[in-house]
Amino acid sequence: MRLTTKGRYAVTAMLDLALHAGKGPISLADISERQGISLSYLEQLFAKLRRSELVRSVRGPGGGYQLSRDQVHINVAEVIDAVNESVDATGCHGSGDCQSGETCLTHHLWCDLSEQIHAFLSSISLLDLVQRKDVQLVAKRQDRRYVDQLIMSTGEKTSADRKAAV
Amino acid sequence: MRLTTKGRYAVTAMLDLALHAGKGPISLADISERQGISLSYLEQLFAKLRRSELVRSVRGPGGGYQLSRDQVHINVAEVIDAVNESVDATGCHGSGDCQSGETCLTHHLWCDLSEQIHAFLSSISLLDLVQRKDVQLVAKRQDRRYVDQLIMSTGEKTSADRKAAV
DNA sequence: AATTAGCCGACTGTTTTAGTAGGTTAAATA
DNA sequence: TATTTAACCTACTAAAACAGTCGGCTAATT
Repeated sequence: MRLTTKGRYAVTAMLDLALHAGKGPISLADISERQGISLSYLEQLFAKLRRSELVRSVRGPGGGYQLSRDQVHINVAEVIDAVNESVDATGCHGSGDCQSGETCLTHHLWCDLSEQIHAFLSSISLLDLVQRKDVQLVAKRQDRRYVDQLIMSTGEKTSADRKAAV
Repeated sequence: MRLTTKGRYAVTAMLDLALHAGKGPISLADISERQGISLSYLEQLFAKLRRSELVRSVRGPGGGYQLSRDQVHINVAEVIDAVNESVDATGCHGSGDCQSGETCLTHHLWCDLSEQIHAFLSSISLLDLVQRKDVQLVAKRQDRRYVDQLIMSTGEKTSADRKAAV
């Protein structure tokens, strides 16, 4: 089992999509900007997320990605799974042939652990995350910074422009 | 976070020690034989287990390793920790400076997960494992095979010899 | 003196991670 | 219609970790 930036990036990016849902497709460039994840790396992750039918893509200008299902029906476990980061803690992938065809001494322990982790992560939907206070706080900060960046680059000045940009 | 053969081997080896406690020091060669783990690799792992004061060593013939504490007072989490396989799921080791000094969108989620896993693994002692039915079954099988191997190599034949070997 | 078994450091092939680079294709817009 | 946008795809890479090997050394027992 492993949980590295790969799985964390995937969940973070999916949560970014969830937070900005209903505003049309979100480009990977936007997610890259807001979440500080390399664009090329995001592309690789979204290729997998798309294959697992967790997101839909829209090509061309104004295009990007959208969640393919309701936020309630996407949980953290399946997002991590989609980018090939198994939540399985056994060495035999649950088959029980860990020690030359037979069950090793600690097989059941790792099965229990895997179950525990999976139960926890699959019980958390994107909607749950979106509704969390701490997530909303970070999201607000990121959005503010994102808009500021936008204004800087386009040279707009007034607070009316600022609002228009959002 | 990662949980690979390294951490699994460590727990398995410690459980082997626990199962054969009270019979004097257990050599790594014995553990290697019973659990199917490379002897040299075990040596590396036990160097770390010793540094964490989870085991005591006895040198010379008849030497080996023993648990340095009671089985009730050694839990799975600290064994995994001893061989440098952190149970931490955050990328910032819990500090919260995940995204260029500030908290990332999913920081609290990974904190919760880490807590969950740690609570689970630290709630399981070696004694708990020793008392499990499935562990006892596998242990019995391994011991039988171990004795058979011993008889084969020493050329003893009768069931009296078999008993004497144990 | 010889054997046992812990101790120690260096070295190795393989896999994964995290990312880069360079290009192609589909759709919208000027 | 030409240009731009942004998805899509393949290949490559440095660095790290994993899992294990090898050779030699030291302490204790027989």
